[in-house]
Formats: sequence, C-alpha cells, structure tokens
Amino acid sequence: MASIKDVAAEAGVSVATVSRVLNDHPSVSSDARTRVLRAVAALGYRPNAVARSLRTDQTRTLGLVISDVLNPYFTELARSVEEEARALGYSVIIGNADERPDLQDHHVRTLLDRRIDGLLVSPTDGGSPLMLDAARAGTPMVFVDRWIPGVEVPVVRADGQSAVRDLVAHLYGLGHRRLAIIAGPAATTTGSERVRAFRTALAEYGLSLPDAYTGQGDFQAESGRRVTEGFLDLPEPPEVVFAADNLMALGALDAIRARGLRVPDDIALAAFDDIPWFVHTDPPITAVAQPTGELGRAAVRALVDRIEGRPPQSVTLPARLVVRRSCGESPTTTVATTTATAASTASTATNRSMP
Amino acid sequence: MASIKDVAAEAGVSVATVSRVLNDHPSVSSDARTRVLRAVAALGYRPNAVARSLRTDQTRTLGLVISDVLNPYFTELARSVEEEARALGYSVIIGNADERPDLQDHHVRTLLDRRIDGLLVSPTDGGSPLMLDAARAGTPMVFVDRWIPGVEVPVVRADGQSAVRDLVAHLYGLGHRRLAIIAGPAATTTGSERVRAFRTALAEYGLSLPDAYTGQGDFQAESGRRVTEGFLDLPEPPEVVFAADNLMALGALDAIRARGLRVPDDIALAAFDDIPWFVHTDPPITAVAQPTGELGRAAVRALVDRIEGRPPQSVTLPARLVVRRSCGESPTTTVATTTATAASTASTATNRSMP
DNA sequence: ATCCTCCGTGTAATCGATTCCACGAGGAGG
DNA sequence: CCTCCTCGTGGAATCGATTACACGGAGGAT
Repeated sequence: MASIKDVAAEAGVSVATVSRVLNDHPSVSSDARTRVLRAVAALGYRPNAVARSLRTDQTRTLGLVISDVLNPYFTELARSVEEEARALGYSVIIGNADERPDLQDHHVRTLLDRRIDGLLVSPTDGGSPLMLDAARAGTPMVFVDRWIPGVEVPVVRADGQSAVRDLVAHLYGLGHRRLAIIAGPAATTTGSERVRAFRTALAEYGLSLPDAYTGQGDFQAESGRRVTEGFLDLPEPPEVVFAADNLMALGALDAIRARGLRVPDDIALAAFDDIPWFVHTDPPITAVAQPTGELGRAAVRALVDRIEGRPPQSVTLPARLVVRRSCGESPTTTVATTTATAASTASTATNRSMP
Repeated sequence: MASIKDVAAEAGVSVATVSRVLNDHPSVSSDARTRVLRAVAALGYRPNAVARSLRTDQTRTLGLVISDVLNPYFTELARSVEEEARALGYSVIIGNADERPDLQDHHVRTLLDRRIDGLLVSPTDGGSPLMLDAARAGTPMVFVDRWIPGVEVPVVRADGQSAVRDLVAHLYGLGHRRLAIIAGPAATTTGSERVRAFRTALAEYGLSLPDAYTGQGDFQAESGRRVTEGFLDLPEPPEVVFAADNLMALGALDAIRARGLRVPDDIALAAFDDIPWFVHTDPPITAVAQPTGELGRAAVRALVDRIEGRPPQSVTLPARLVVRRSCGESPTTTVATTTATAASTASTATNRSMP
C-alpha cells in the first residue's frame, strides 16, 4: 500500500508538503497542492490512520460497551450512537458485554489499549476496578442508560418514574390490584430504579409490593420465563406482571402461553422498553417507551463535548407510556387520540399514547 | 499513560528486553523477566495497540459491514461473528450500511484506513468499485449472507432452496394456489435468489408466479407494507404472501391488520429468516430459518484462515422450514414432533419443524 | 540599496512499539 | 590456554504519519 513517501516522490515534493496538503494547512502553493493531489489520485493513496493516531494521539474513535446486543433496545441505541458519531467525524467500536462483567472488562480493556478517544458505557454491574480506574485516570467517559453511583461521570438516561406512575394508574383504572414485577439485576441502576418507581407508584394507590410479587430477573428472556412460572405457581397469582425489560417480557409471554393462559383475560402483561414487535404480539403489549434514539445522540454529544474540551452535561429524558391491549380493554382510554410517532422500522398504527 | 520506556526505566533494563518479556520471547533471563513484570504491574502499563500495529502491520481486528443492524438476523450474525473472532484473538469493528451503498462505502473506506486485517461483508449492492479494488488489491475478504458474483472472494451463506420447496409444499398442501412474494432488492444475491427458489418450487407444483404477485421491496418494513397494500388492492389478491425477510414480513403484517383482515383466515403469511418474536406474533409466523450463528462463526474462520495464510473455504449451510400457524392449520403436520432448538433468546415452544 | 517580513518548503525529531545486529560474558572443547 | 558457541542484553533502525524549526527567495518599506 502506498505511503506518504511514495506520494511525495511521485509529486516531487517532501512528505511535509504532502501532509500539509492532506490536512489543508494554509501555507502550500497552489502548484504544489495540485501536484500532490494528482499524485494521491494516481497512487490511490489513503493515509494510514494507525500512523496518524500514533503521532497525534487521537484515534477519532469512540468505544461503546453495551450490555446485550441482542436486546432490540440496545441495538437501536447502538445505531443512533453510530449515526451521531459519524456526523461528528468519529467512528464507533461496539463491545457486547452480554450482561457479563468479565466480558465487559475485556472490552473496556481492549478499547483502552486501542486508545479510543472516549468511552460510552452501559455498565453491567456496580463498576469494575478497571472502569473506575479509567474514569479516574481521565479517560473521557459517559454512562448511558445505566450508571454507577458515586463516580464523576456524566449520565445520559431516561427517567421512567412518571411513565411508570401512568402505567400503574392505567392498571388501577382497569381494576387490577395484585401487581407483580420481574426486576432486573439489583446491581444495575435500571434494575433497582424501575422497581423503586413501581413500588412508589403502587403506594400512591394504597397498594403494596409483597416480596412474593417481586421476582429477580437478569434482563434475559429465560429469567422472565422462570420468574413468571413462579408467579403462576403462587396460591394467589398476580393479576398483572410488569417486566423490567422487553426480553423478560418475551419470556413471561412464553411462560404464560405454555400454561395455556391468555393475556390479558387470565393475566395482564406490561413491559419497560418498547420495541416494534410489541405492536404485533398477541396481544399487542403495553409498554413504557424510552426515547432511545435521542438518548444515543445525546450521549455522543456529551462524550464529544468532553473529548474536545467543552464541559459535558448529564441528560435525563422522560419515558412515556404506550397503552396497547395486554392489560385489558380500557373504557377510559379508547377515545384517546392516536399518536403517530414513527420509529424507523415500527408501525405505531395500533398504539394509543397516554401523556 | 505509561509507555514501554517508563517500564524499561523502572525495571532497569532496555526497551528491547521489556518488549521481549511482553511477547514472551525465549531469550530473557528469569531475573529480568520478574523485574519487568513487577514494573509493568507497578505502573499499570498496557502496551499501546496503535504503536504495535504500526510496527507489525497487523491490527488483529476484523471489519464487519452489514446491511442493517436493526434487522435481528444481522444482529445475531454480528454477535456470533464477534464471539468467534474473540475466541481467535481478534476484535471486530461493525459498520452498519443501512442498505445504503454510500454508507457501505464509507465504512469500507474507514475500515481500510484503519488497516483492519480482514473484511467481512454482506454487500448492499452489486459491488462498489472501492470494494472490488480492495478485493483485487489483496485485502483478505469474505462475503457473508450476500455476495457479489464474479469476484474471487469466499462466500459463507445459507441455501434456502430446499426449505423454500418445503414451504411451497406446505402451502400447496393447505390448499393455497395463488402465492405472492415480496422480493428483496434485485441487486442483492439474497434478493434475487429467494425469488428464483420460490418460482422454481412453484413450477414443481404447476403454479406460476405472475408479475402482479411479485412485489419489489428493499428488505425494510415500510416496503413490505407498501407491497402488501398493492397485493390487497388487486382484483384477485393472493392467498399467501411470502416476505423475503423478517422486516418486510413485519410491514406486511401491519398492512394486513390495517385493513382489518386476519392471518391466516383472510390471507396467509410466511417469511424468510426466523426470529424469536415470530413465536409470539398474532398468529405465530411460519418461516425459513437460517443457521445464523453457524454462518457467522464459519465466516470468521474462513477469514482468519485467509489472513493467517491458510486456504479459505466457501461454506453453504442449509436453511430449514419452521411451520407455525400463519399459513393455516395443517392437518398433516399437527402430529409432527416438536423440536426444541433453543436459540439464545428464543422460545421454540410452539414451533413445529419440517425436515 | 539595504533590511525586514512573509511565505513556501524541506530536514529532522517524534509518537511507542518490534526486531536486526553487535557485543560481552561464560562455558565447552581442543 | 585459546577458540568458538551460546545466551542475554542493549543500541538503533523502522513503521507512516505530524510538526517545530531553519532556510532561501520575493517583495515592501525606508
């Protein structure tokens, strides 16, 4: 592959001049510039990003470590992150932690070794020493979706509190009183926060959240199935199951269907995270929708601010309730207006939104 | 950040010795080795992958350019690719082309600039000059899922021909005679191949595929919706719609539901590509399932073979039909045995498989 | 005419690793 | 006791870029 030296030789100038042309430095004669450009074209020269990074100490690359690529929520997040990064002139390397702290560490280490300019993380656990060290050592870093308390790192996330309250209101209005939750790992902020928001909202309606109605999941489908089976085995099963993410909702649906029960007649189901498929499940699933794309873009902007020396800002965006049919037909909301919030691959034709 | 010089100083040896210890070169005294190791630990030193790559001319990184990250099929592919690559000591940088040739080129260019060791591509179009040049210039490359005819690059893909024949047999057995297809872009091999396989299978049953029953899609949900609406507007609409990928099937489902029609009573639906959600749609969708994980792993193995000087091999794996309820209740298959092929996030509890 | 400023350009140092080559010490063999 | 290996080690070149610095020439001011 042609190097800058070859270009210099071909154009009859020094490598310095070639470099100046390539980085459009002002003091280059137009004669030299055209000769260099011609040589570049003739040789099909492309600058070696590795060499450039070594010298300039910047890679124009962002690392993104997410908890689970197979989760459509994170896929969409990754997509919007890449999009915004590209717009700002950065590339993104994605690391999939698969909800495993060891894998998360592997990716963080690899990304740091490659000297990425900044790191976007949705931490799987309470924070490994490696990540804390990196943050303390000054690696530009932003947490997205989940975060680690007590670390000086900006956080970009959605606040589900009011949407969860809307959900509980919706459920209460439908006559449901025994509500259960499939929680995420307590080590993740989203895991514990969603339970807390749910419990708080229940309290407002004089309802409590007994231990038997709090199942411990891990954000994977299988755990949703297992926990739901536990609920169904109770002497008095809950009337509603609220899954703290979309994959556990999928597992719950599996478990319910395996018993030959129907949603929502036998048991209602709701989920945190909305995805295109929820429109087409049987029945369509009521969910708390996060502004995923906006989250990804805001996270990149915060990180790039930090990298380029501007003060980064934490961002919290509101989630909103999307009512469908999985909790029962609501007489009070059937007249609500249809909002057409077109996600890239989603149809929202059968959605009804609550403010 | 500490460099190899700092380590050398701390350990009281030369940088050459440090390098030798790090790459466990044989001729290093055990005394020097322990001193270096101690220094490395004390400084928290990590080798700079950028500098190493510049010198050794290898990045131990693979590039993966896929057509659409939001498509669960490609997400799963990406995941298995990363997994196998990691096992072989490589990292993966994913580029999402979003079915856009310009974006595909952007990513190929960026990856080439970073001097990745090899490229895994699922081409969006017939092949840009850039990619053809790269292939000709000797960049190790492997096509996965889709490929470009006439280029000397190994291909790893699934063969859907026999599964499509099984599908047509299934549909014919159910009494369907007017079968339509939502095709993918003709520029992609998967786009044209699936139509051809379908047409061939139809011919075996004495059925033809009229132009009116061949809709042109682009592998995105919206096109599935549009094409399906066209089908439904025909004076004699088809009895079955076969979508050439899962997203277009989603769009088709949207369109059908928007008309107030029911699947499979009013119209049957089948899809190429199986995904976890197809079990839970209303009704569960009959699909041709690809061995996605195996495909990803085989592609990485082929690419790494090529990179490390072994002759790479093209691989073709068979797809298989998974019968569910979206084409009607089949009296002949209701007694078929249940196969439990557990995908990572999928339940196959309600699947019935045909050989 | 002389001096000073720019302007365009080239030389060379530098980034952080790997690796070829030379060198000195020590042991084995004659 | 001399020679010849072998082994461990360090010096220095190298990868491909960027960039500080020096330098020569042109042009303006005095």
